[in-house]
Amino acid sequence: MLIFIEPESEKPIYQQIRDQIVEGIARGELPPGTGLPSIRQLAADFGINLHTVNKAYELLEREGFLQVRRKTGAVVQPRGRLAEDWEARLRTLLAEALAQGLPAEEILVRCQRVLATLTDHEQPDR
Amino acid sequence: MLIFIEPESEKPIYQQIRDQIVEGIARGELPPGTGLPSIRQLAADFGINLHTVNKAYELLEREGFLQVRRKTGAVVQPRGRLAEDWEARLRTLLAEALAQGLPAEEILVRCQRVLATLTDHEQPDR
DNA sequence: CTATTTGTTATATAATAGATATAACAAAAA
DNA sequence: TTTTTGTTATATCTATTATATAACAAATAG
Repeated sequence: MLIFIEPESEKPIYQQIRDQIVEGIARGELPPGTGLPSIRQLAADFGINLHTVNKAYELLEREGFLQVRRKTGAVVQPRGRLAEDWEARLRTLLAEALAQGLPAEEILVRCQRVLATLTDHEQPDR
Repeated sequence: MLIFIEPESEKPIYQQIRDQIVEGIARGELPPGTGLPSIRQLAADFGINLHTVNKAYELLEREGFLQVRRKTGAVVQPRGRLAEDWEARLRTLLAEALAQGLPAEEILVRCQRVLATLTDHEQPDR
């Protein structure tokens, strides 16, 4: 699984790493039990600081996606709980599309399309 | 239409204002042509600084939701273009739910539910 | 057991973002 | 003409983001 970093993006680097790992888990490319590179390894690969990667891993651990251990490295966790504010964030995002005039049906189709591309090449669930 | 500010939220105040106005437009509570309070008025109402409200209005104007005029105040615009990165943001959000184990069908139902609450009390389009 | 890798913690620094506080200017409406 | 309003300009403060080192302690590999 490849991760791309855009240093000039307005989105923080640690957030870019977090988002792409979450998407990797969603796509099934990183099933539970998968080991991730050490923070020093990732930092060296990207040419960024160790603490930036650490921040991404910490966030992923707080969200329940990862468990970070001493020498084994980070391991993808089986299942977590959806963040409490997830639906509020969904609401804000969908409202933006509605406010720009997209019909609800069109928005739903886009959600379906995005979900399809995410679940495309993988077994959906256990 | 009421706006609530949480000063202690991790979400920036100007973003809170922006999000709630966008939701107001989506719900049809702020149809095109609606005038919004002046930035000084809003700032006074919330007990916050003028520039914080100004930042929210500037953002809404860049996004095509508002047109800010000299003395008339801000006016809700008819229709804009959906932000280019909207679908990428949707993708990130849906991936998070998938990665936490929510089945795609369940996610779609939630999207439908949220859209329903947003289009509930209003005429959908035009 | 020993050496080494790793996550963790601790400082320090710099740049940017978020928010506030004033002040002044110019346009536009009353 | 007066007043309100958006705009612009500084200045200050805090928090966030990112980097740079350094050191420590746990855990694995040899």
